[in-house]
Amino acid sequence: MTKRTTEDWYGCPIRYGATIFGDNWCLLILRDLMFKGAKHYADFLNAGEGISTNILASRLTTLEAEGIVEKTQDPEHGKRYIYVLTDKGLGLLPAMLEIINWAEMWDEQTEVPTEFVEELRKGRSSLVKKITSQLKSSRF
Amino acid sequence: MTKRTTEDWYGCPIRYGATIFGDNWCLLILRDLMFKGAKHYADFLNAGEGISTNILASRLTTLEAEGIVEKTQDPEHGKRYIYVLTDKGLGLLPAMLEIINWAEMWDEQTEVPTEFVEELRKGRSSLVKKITSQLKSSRF
DNA sequence: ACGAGTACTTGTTATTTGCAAGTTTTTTGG
DNA sequence: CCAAAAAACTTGCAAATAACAAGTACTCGT
Repeated sequence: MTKRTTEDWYGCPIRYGATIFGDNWCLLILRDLMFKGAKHYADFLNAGEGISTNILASRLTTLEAEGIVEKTQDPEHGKRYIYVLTDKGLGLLPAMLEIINWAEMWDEQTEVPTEFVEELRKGRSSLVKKITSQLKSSRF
Repeated sequence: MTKRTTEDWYGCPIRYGATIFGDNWCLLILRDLMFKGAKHYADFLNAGEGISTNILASRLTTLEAEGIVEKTQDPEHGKRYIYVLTDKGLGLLPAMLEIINWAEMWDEQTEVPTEFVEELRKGRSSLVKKITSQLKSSRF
């Protein structure tokens, strides 16, 4: 997460994308949101990646500020919030899937369920639609 | 660029992908390699992003170590090196294109040539092939 | 032979991260 | 109804990383 002066900030899509994608923790938070059903602060904290609580808080703040996640109160529980992907956040799904595909191809250690890989390679767009609608429905 | 202990390193594709994608500067270096015809150290240094020379050197080292770029001597110039994407590096092109597409959709400031966007949306795979073959031929 | 070009390295300061502990509400269990 | 656990943070501090500035070591063109 590099700070940037207003000067030469605008115009480049990759530079813009790097605001989110160019950060290790943002990527892992997005993964948890997209593929692991994470909703609460504690879900991200205990995702097994060892993120510090102050870093998590700051990342959630920037993701919210960028309009990628939305924070709402949990109706079932007063002092609990639910984090969900906005439409803009869901728009990052194709990029995430491409990273998964790449890692699966080039990293020996990577383990992706074969049915997932097959579905991904058979047709990206239908998988995107499927996951998107699942996530949208869960945000009721 | 977070250091990681061997413990829980393996398995997750996003965690692996974050090694590269989860870093602002790596992303911008990849952009320059893929879309700006950057080849030499100075090309990255003067790309207008204000990367420090020590950071650039360290990133090129990791990208090389990860097998994403290859460093060879420039035949036309003794003390000059050429950096080119390996096949593994080229494999990241689809993910980069998805980021471009996303930024173009959600960031007002982003400016991508309309013909590029059209080509991208008409058919990803043919654009991937086109750029890939261009980059491969230039590495002779 | 000299200055400009190329790819760095080294040092020093500023910023960010990681770790540990503490705070504030809210729910749950007896 | 009261105490303890849960949930989502905040704060403080040491350690790691990044940014800035300068210097080095070859090389090429003139």
